[in-house]
Amino acid sequence: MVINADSAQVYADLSVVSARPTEEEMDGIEHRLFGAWDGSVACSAARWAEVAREEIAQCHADGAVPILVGGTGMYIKVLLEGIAPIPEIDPEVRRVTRALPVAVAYEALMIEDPERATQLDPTDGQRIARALEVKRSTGVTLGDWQMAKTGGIGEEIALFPLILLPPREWLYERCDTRFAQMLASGAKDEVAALLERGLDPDLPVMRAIGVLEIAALQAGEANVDETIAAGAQATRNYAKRQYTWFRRQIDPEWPRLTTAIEMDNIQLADYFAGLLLD
RNA sequence: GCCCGGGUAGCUCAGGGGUAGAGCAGCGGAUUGAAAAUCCGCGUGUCGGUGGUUCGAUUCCGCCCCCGGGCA
Repeated sequence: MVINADSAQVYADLSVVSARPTEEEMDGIEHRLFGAWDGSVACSAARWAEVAREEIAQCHADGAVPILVGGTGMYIKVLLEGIAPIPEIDPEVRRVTRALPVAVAYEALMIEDPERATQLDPTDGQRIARALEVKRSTGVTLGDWQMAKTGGIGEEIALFPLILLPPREWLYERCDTRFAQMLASGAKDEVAALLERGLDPDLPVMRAIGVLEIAALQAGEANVDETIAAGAQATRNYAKRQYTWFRRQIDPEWPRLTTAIEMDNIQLADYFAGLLLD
């Protein structure tokens, strides 16, 4: 059984645009958490980990081996290490804090949670808003919440990790062709349907790579070539961030595959065959 | 051939007599409930070539080359 650990492939609205495996590629093998969230609902690392935990437990109960696949490092980290048990944020508090201009939010955080404020960059709007909403909604500081982590399953399972870090030039070339391929496989219709829903532009689905770029194409603000260039560029920028994350945020003991990845890559096949023999 | 406008960092361009700077790209990094997100750091390049003026030219002047546009 394959379980998705990608923060964009999680959304039902994004199939082509998130490069989710097709029915054909799934080839009859059970796949979970692909397209499991409706775009109107924001998934989160904690929520994903909670559901993934259940899927993994069920898979084990069935005597099968769960294979987690995906590039969202934080999701995997939270699944393995756990996360602070912070309750749901009051929607109204969230709405208000996220609407604040960064400078204003930072000033407020300086007063309401100075410890966290000094740790954050004054321009890091997202983290400032998070710290502020946690303090305002729960009355407890983010730092205090984070003293405890719960739910990690890293200690309870036998893990056989593999990090894919192919040559950058090789990956960038793929980034460059991937977007054009998406456009040729129905990405426009997919984004059109998504836009039709009129969702909040701040929702994670709306921020996936390609949505903004294709929306601009549909609005006539960009031609096809410009759209492909912009999408490919955004993909490359993202890939670079991935390299940094996986090189530095993940246990250095985890094995890395640094060669190009091909469908008939003999090393990959050997690797997984080796795991199954253990 | 003539007249304009350009030739400055990989790209787009700003600047200006004391050897130059932004955005993007690229590279490095951060990263704990939006993470395909959010944020931070890194800029020497014969300033097209060549003569001249000057203490000093990438900046001013002459000539040449190249690229746009216009007139023939």
